[in-house]
Amino acid sequence: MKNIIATTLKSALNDLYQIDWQLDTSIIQKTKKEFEGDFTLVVFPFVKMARKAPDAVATELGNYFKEKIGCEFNVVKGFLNLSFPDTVWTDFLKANRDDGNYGYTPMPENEPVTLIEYSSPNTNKPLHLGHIRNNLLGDSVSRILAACGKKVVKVNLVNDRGIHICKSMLAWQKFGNGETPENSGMKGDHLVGKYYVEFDKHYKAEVARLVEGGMEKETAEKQAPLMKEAQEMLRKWEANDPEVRALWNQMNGWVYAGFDQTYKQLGISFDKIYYESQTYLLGKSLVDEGLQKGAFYKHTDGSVRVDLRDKGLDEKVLLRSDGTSVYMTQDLGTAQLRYEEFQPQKMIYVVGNEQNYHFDVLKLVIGDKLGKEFGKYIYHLSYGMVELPNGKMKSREGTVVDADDLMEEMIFQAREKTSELGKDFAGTNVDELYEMIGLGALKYFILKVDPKKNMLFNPEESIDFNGNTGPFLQYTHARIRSLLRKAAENGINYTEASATELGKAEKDLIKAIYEFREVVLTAGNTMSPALIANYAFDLAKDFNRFYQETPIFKETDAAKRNLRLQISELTALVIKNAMALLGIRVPKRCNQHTAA
RNA sequence: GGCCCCGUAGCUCAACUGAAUAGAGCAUUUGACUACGGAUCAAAAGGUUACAGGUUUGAAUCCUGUCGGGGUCACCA
Repeated sequence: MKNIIATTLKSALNDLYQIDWQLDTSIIQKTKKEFEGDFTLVVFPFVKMARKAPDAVATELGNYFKEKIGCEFNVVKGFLNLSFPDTVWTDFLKANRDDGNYGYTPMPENEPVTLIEYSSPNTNKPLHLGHIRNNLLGDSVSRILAACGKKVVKVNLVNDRGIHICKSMLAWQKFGNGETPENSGMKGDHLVGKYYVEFDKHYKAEVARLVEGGMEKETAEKQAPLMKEAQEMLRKWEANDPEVRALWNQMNGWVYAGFDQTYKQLGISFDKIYYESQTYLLGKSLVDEGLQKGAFYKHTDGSVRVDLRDKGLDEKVLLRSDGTSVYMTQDLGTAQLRYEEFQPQKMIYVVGNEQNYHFDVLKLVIGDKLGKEFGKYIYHLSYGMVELPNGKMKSREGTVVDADDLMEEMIFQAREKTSELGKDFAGTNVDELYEMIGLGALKYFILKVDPKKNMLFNPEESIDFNGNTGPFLQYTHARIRSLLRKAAENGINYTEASATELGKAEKDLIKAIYEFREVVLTAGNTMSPALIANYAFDLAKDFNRFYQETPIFKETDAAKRNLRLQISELTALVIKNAMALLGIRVPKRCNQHTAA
């Protein structure tokens, strides 16, 4: 529809004012509710070239449109509002029944892949609330891109090596007394996390003792025996010490089993998992390459660095003086490996905004310093922190909200809230239902916020069945399905399209559906789950208004009733698809309503 | 201190690309309805878009400065 308007506008501008205008549907917007019309054109951009007053231009254009495509129009202060006949909208409805793919044409076979990395956990502690935002964003963006016909490869980069891992290993070795997930009943990632905390506890105590003995705090932090031991362990690890490697394998195995469980419950998956232990060597060779090219240099202390001061950044260490690799070394290797493997045209990294600087450096080092073409394909999808009502949550300050605990709590709340409302469920798999609602609430609440911004997660508000929440959308969907089922039970046939006049709420709803699909079409570029969530909510609200206007079963005109049922059906489908893009499941049928 | 991000109603968030009177939800107040899932609907109230300049026919949006919040500036990841 917008395309028709745009092409007509192009010829209008050419015929009336001899303006050569580049086709662009973005200047066509839906008319605001307080004005009469379906679509609005802002004519200001053409006023200067046409050398006429805005309203005159708008009126002339309006007449042109009326003549060419037979739509009505009105002009308000330089805005041209176009109104289309009802049949345009009923035709749209007819054309899109059962259409779940938003009208996308799939990309050709040789389409280059879009690679997206998300989750990226460390193997020294369980996942927390921050990872949840990361995972949900990555998962949803992959779904959106895939829905837009892109070839998506979802990857996870497990940070399975480094000093932090050694800390957990060392603490387990020293204080663990042979505790395992099997003999303790503890989830593997939680068990390893426990020893990471344990290390920190003992380490701090050591530092305190040294400081008491008269040592400077800074030197004490470096000289503490535990820290030295951990560093020694890392060197042994890189030197392939069999004992250290065996312990490392064992403990990482526990963690992976734990992560798998968390991912499964969260409903996310990956096509490929990379381990930093397998890419850091490639990274080191890239550092060598850069050294030979003269892009990097060896500092007097033996470390290898890159100087980015000409780009407005600082010096950055790429290799420690003892020759071991740092975070950046690994990321260089990983990027190279991925590029070789998939030749992606885009590499999306879903990583928190505290690493904005890191990715600026990464892009520059790969693109400018090493001169690799894939430097420009790197895109950092940065997101803000998640806070809780009763304070901040930062992984280093110990007030971490564990991902598993949070999910359990959400599911529990779903149960509480539902029984509070006096609902009775006749279905057998209520547990699955509570899980859908609880996780739906969590996912929706986090995804509806612009990723860039820090956000506040309020569990209680998220699980409300009213307002801009996942459960509200799930409910609306279920209610429509139920309505359609009821109609079918009563033998009301609503499969035939029928021409009839549209009421305001009906037209608004169809327009909302149309608008929503337009948004999804652009979502592949904007990669914004938030946009989809908010539009889906508007749609659900429009449905309620529509539903309230004329109760469907009171409608005696059969054609009208058919039409209303069709609109309902398409609305349900669109809501379901929107939720699918957010990775949220919708129950088909929630419950039987009790008489009381 | 340098660099980056954010600041919108009491609270949580929108505003896709610069466009009409800045929109929702929650909370508050008032009213309506029961053939279908009321977990609803209608309405009221709530704003100098942190502040000051600038660009523009038009600014929450772009530019400059100030203030406030967060992040980052590790041989941590």
